[in-house]
Amino acid sequence: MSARSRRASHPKSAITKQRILDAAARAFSLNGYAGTTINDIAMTAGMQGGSIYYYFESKDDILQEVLDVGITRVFSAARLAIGSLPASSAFSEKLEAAVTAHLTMLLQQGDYTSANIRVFEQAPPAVKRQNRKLRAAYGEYWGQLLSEGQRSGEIRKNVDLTILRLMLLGSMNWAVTWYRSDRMPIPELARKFCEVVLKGVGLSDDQPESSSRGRRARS
Amino acid sequence: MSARSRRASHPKSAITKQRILDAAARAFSLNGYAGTTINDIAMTAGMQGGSIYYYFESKDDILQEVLDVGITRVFSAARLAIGSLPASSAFSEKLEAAVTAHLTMLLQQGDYTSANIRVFEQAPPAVKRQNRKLRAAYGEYWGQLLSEGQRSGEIRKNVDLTILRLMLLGSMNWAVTWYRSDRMPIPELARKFCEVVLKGVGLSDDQPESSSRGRRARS
DNA sequence: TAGCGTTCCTAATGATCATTCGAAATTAGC
DNA sequence: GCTAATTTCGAATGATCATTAGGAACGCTA
Repeated sequence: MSARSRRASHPKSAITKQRILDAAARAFSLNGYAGTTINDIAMTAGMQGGSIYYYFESKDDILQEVLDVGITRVFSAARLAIGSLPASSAFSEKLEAAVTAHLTMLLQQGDYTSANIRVFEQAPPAVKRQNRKLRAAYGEYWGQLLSEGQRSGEIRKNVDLTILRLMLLGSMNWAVTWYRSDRMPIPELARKFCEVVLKGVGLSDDQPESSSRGRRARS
Repeated sequence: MSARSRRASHPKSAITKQRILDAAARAFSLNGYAGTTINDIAMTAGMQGGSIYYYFESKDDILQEVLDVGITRVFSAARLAIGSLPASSAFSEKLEAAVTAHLTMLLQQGDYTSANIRVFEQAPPAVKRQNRKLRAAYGEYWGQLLSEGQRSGEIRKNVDLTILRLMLLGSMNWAVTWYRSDRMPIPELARKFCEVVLKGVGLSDDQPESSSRGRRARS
C-alpha cells in the first residue's frame, strides 16, 4: 500500500512521524534546507534514509509540514498569551505578551518556528505558496492587535501600521541570527523591544504632528 | 598556469571577473547559495560552466567575494551618507542618512548586499568566519553612531544600545523579504523607520525613569 | 605571419543525494 | 503460535552538480 493511503493511521505510526518531523525541524533550523539530507533526518530519528518514505512522499513534503507547524505554533502561542490576559488589559500589556510569546517560540522552544524563519526563503515555490497563507493569517492577527492599539489611543494616529508591523516582526525574526540565551532571558529582551517601539529612544519633547506629511521640525 | 597565479592580471580578465561576480550576486540573492549552480552563474555571465574556474578556485570562493563586497558596499554607502552631512548635524539627521543608505543598498542597488543578507546563514563556516569580521566592523560603526547620539542626549541614557542596534539593523535587513519597490520609495520608508525608532509609536506622556531597572508603572 | 600568452570550450570524472523497491523484520489480532 | 498488516532495511537507480584537464580559439607582438 502506498504511504499516502495509510499514513499515520496507526498510533505508533503517528509517533514515529512526529519523531521525524522533530528531527527535520531541528536539522532545517541548524543547517538550512539544502544543507540537511534525508539521511541526516533519518539518523536523528533512528532509522535508515529509505524508511522516511514510508511516512512522507518527499523531502518537500516534510518541509511543508515543518513550515506550517512553525507558523501554527507561534500563532497559537501568541493567541494564548493574549487570551490569558484580562480582557481589560492595556494595549502595551498585550503587545508585551505577544512579543514574549513570539520570541519564546522563535528562540527557545520552537525548532519548528525557527526552522520556518530560517528556511522559508529557500523553499520551493509551491511550498512557499501554501505556507504564505498561514503567514498572512498570522500577520493579520498582529495587524488587528496594532489596530486595536491605535483605536484605543495608545498608538498615535499617524503611525503607518503596516510598516510598524513589519518592523516589529522583522526585528524579532532577525533575532534568530544573533540571540544567545546565555546573555539575556527572553522576557527581558521582550520588554526592551516593547520599550523601544512604544516610547522610542529619543527624549519625548515634541508633540506628534497630526497631519501626516510634514518632516521633522528643523531644530 | 594556475588560475591563482595570474588571476585578474590583465584588464579584460578583471572585467570578466566582475561580470561573473555580478551574475553570482544576483543569482545568490534570488535563489540562495545551494539553489544556484555554477552553470547558472556562467550562463548569465555569457560563458560555459567550466570557464568559471579560470577566474575562481571554487564556488565557495565566489561566495566569499560576493559576501565581502556586500558588506563593504553598505559600509561605504553609510559612511558616505553620513560623511557628506555637515559635521554639526543632529543625530537624527545622521541616523536617517544611514538608514536610507543601508536600505538603498539592500533593496535597490545592491545585489551584493542583498545576497549577503539572504545567503550568509547558508554559507560554509570558513566563509562565514571571514565575512563576520567585516560585519563586526560595520556593526561597530553603527554602535558608534548610536553611542554618539546617546552622548549628545538625543537618545535616552537608559536605552540598551546593543539591543537598539540589533533591532534597527534587524528590521531593515528583514525588509529584504517583503519590500516591493512599487509600493513605497526608499526615502519614505527610511523616514518612517526613523520616526518609529526615535519617537516610538505611543503618545509621549510619561517621562522616562532614570533608574534602569523598574518595570512599567502599574497603570 | 609565426609564436606566445590569454581566455574559453567540451567532455569527462566523481561525489552527493533524493527516491524506489523488493524483501526482511517486527508487531498485533486471534 | 499463526497470519496478515505494519514498519524498517539496504541495496540499487538516476539525476544533479562541482570540479578537472586537454585542447581549441583568440589576440597581441615582433
